[in-house]
Amino acid sequence: MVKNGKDCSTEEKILEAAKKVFITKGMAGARMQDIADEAGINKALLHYYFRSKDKLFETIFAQIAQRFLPRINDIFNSELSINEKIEAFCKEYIDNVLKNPFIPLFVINEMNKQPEGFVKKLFGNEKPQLDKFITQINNAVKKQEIKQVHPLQLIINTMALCVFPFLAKPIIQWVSGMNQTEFRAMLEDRKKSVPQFIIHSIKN
Amino acid sequence: MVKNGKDCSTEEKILEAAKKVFITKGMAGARMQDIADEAGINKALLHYYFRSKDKLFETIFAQIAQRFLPRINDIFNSELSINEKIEAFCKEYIDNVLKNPFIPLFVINEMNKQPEGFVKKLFGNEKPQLDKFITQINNAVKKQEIKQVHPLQLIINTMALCVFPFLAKPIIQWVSGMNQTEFRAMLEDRKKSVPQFIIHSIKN
DNA sequence: ATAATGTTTAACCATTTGGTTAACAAAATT
DNA sequence: AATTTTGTTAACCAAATGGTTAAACATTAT
Repeated sequence: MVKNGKDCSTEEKILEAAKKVFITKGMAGARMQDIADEAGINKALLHYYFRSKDKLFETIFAQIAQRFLPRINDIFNSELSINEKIEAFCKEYIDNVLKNPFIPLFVINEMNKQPEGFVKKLFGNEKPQLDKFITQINNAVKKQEIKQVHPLQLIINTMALCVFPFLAKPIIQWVSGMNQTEFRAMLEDRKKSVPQFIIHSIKN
Repeated sequence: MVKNGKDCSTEEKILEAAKKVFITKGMAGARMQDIADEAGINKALLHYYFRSKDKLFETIFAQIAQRFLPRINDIFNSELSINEKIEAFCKEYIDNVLKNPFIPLFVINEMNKQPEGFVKKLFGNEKPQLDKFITQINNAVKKQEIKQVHPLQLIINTMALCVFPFLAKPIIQWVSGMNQTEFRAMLEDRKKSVPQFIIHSIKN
C-alpha cells in the first residue's frame, strides 16, 4: 500500500490520536472508540495494529520515555558548570515538553496509579544518574561558591519550576486571562527566567 | 441509630473510602464497587447516600474546595509583608496538603479534564484575589526592595515549589530512596526552605 | 405490640466497553 | 492473471459497570 505522503500510515494516525485521547481523558477514561474516531478509522483497526488498549498505551509511553530521558541524563553528566547545567536542563526540558505538552500530566498520573511498575518502566530499572551533579553541588557548597543547599532539593525545585506550568495550565490561564499565544510566550520566557530564579536563590 | 463512636456514620466511611479510591484510580478509574469494598458496605448503599458517582465525586470535591481556598485568600489579602506572605502561604499550603496529600493530583487532574466546569466549580466563579499581593510586589520592585520580577511568575513559582513534591512523590521516593517518614520530614523541612529559596531569589 | 421510618442487602437490568470474527478490499507476489 | 498477504470494516460478544428494585433488617415513635 502506498503511504499517502505526510500524515500517512494508519499506525501513526492511531498513535497521534491515542496520545491526544489518553492525555485528555486519562488512561482509564480513554475509550477505544474515542481513539478510533479521533484517528478517523474503525475501532477494530486499533486492535489490528496494537493488540490491546494496554499495549497501545505502553507503546506510546515507551516512545515518550526513550525520547526524553537520555538527553536529560546527558546534561547532568556533562562537563558543564552548575549554572550551565541548570540553564541547559530548563531549556531542554521546557522545549521538549512544549512539543508534547501532555506528557507531564500523563507521567504524573500513571506514576501515581502504578508506583512500582510505571517508575521502573519509565527509567528502565536504572535510576537517572545524578551522582556527578550532586557531588558538583556539594563541592561548590564546600568552596562557598553557592549557598548551603541540599542537592536533591535543588533538583526537585528545578523540576518543579519547569513542569508545574504545564500541569496547572488551565488554572493559570483562567486566573491570568492569558490566551494560547500569551501562555506559550510565557513558557518561552521561562526557559530563561527559571534558571535565573534558581541561580539567584543559590548564589552566594 | 446510635453512631458507634469514632469511624461512625456510614456516610463518613463512604466519603473516606471514596477519597482514597478516587485519588488512587482517578475519577474515571474509580469503581463504585471498589469504594463500597473500601468502606466495607454494599454497593447499593453508595447510591442510597449519594445518588450517583458524579454526586459523590462532587460532594468530596466541594468539601476540599471550601476547606482550602479561603485561608489562602486571607493570607494574600492580609497586611503582612511580601516575605511574610510567602512564608505564610508555603506553611499553610504544605500543612494543609500534608493532611490530604491526594488533593493536588485530584485537582490537577480534573482541572485538565474539564477545564471550564471544574475551574469554575473550584473557585465558585470568582477568581482568587491576588490584586493586593500583585501591587505589593510591583511597589517593592519600584522601590528596588526586590529584583525585577513579574508578580504572576512569582506566584506560579511559589505554587510550583509547594505542590510539586506531592505530585511527584513516587518518583522522588524512588530516585532518592526515602522512606515514608523521611519523605514527610522533607516536606516539613520545605515549609521553611521553600520560602527561603524564593526570598533569596528575589531579594536585591 | 405495632406501625412507621430509616438503613442495608442481594439480585437484577441496561448500557458501555474492550475485544473478536468473518467477510471484504487493496496491494504485493507469484 | 491468479493468489497470497495485508489493511479495513460492520456486526457481534462477554465482561464490567453504574444504577435500580424489592425485600429484609433495624430503630424509633405510637
